[in-house]
Amino acid sequence: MTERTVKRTRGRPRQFDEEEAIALAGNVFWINGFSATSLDDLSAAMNMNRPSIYRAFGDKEALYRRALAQFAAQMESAMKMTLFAEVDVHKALTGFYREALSVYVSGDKPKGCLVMSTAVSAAVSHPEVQEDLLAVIQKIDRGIETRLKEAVRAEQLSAEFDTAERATLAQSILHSLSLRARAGESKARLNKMLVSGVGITLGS
Amino acid sequence: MTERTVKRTRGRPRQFDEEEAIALAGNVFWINGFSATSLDDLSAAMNMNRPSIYRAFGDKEALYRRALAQFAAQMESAMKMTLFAEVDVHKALTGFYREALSVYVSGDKPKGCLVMSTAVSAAVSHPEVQEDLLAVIQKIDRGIETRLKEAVRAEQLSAEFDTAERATLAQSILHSLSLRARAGESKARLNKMLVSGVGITLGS
DNA sequence: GGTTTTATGTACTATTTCGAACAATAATGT
DNA sequence: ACATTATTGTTCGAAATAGTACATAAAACC
Repeated sequence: MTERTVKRTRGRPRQFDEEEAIALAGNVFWINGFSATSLDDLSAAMNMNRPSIYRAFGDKEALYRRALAQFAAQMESAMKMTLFAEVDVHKALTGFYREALSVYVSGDKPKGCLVMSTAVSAAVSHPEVQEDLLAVIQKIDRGIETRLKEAVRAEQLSAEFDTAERATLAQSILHSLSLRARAGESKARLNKMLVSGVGITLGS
Repeated sequence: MTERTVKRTRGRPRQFDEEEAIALAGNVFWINGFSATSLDDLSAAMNMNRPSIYRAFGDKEALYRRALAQFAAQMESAMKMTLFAEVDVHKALTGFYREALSVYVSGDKPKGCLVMSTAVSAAVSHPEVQEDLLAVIQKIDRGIETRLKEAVRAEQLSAEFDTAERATLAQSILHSLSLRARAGESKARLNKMLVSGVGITLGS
């Protein structure tokens, strides 16, 4: 995972790392959203000129979807990590929210979740983006539900606990945290919301 | 309220109704979002040519904010209507969600809430839009909380019921309904979510 | 060393988009 | 009737943007 020197490809080597370039592009999309980001913006941020971007990633929408996918993969990985890092559901869910929120308010200006904040806007006029968005939402639903089921099995939650319903609710709180972070609510307010969200979700 | 013939203004009369023009503009913004909507799109939808739009509303951002404000005013009005139309909180909150959801999934393609779906994306790079968004969120918080307090007073909810916390939660569900509607989730799924959302919010 | 392959960088074109200038139009006020 | 005022509609220009063509560069393959 350190170097990519093995199995050199034929022609001139790329001067950029693909994942890194996507991450740089993602940062711009994260701030401006999909439509408000121009290829010149991307070109500047990625240290690549436009023809190279086209060659490597296709058009703007394809690149944007790569950025969404990368972000989603990171979030999914973080979700699994945090949710299963604690044996206690309460702690696990809290850790998950905290991790998410820390991403939402990272940087100088809170930007929420890349997917939830920018893909929504593009979703109606860009069907594939809508599909990506829906897929992410459903994956998170399943991820949380899996953890809740585990807690039911461990008898931390009652057998009557509706895991599907509560997983949906848990994600609602996530959506709202992202939205409110981007809207500029204070971190204190968001943290309060997080704490009460855990309690209510798990049925206090 | 029928005619505006009284107190005629001086010059050539406008060929458009201001509120109606804003509503037409809002529909375009609702579909495409702020940045992806061009003034030509607006010009076509509003039946006004660009110079008239500039004269009447200023630039694109000013018009967008008018559209946000109009939509928010309608939602706020609907919120107050539905929340206080029923004496039972449970029914009231259900009615409120139903009304909101009916707007979110109206039209041939579900578009969610105009404010939550499109202002988010623009919020980071357009501070005034961010302020508008935050103001709407806080107004909804207060609106719901007022209704919950009323229910506590009417002893439909216990005196220990944390109205602020629950109002926030209630809006989370609203955010999620909007987001999921725009992401393309089925109406059946959204309705299920709505019903369980009411129950959990009011502490089932 | 020469060929092939892939990537880079400059330059160009077409289109979109914004914004404003300016003449024409339709009302009121005197 | 004539001036005044506000709106409309045509037209223009400048800038931004997307996308491509083409020459150059750097590697592997033989």
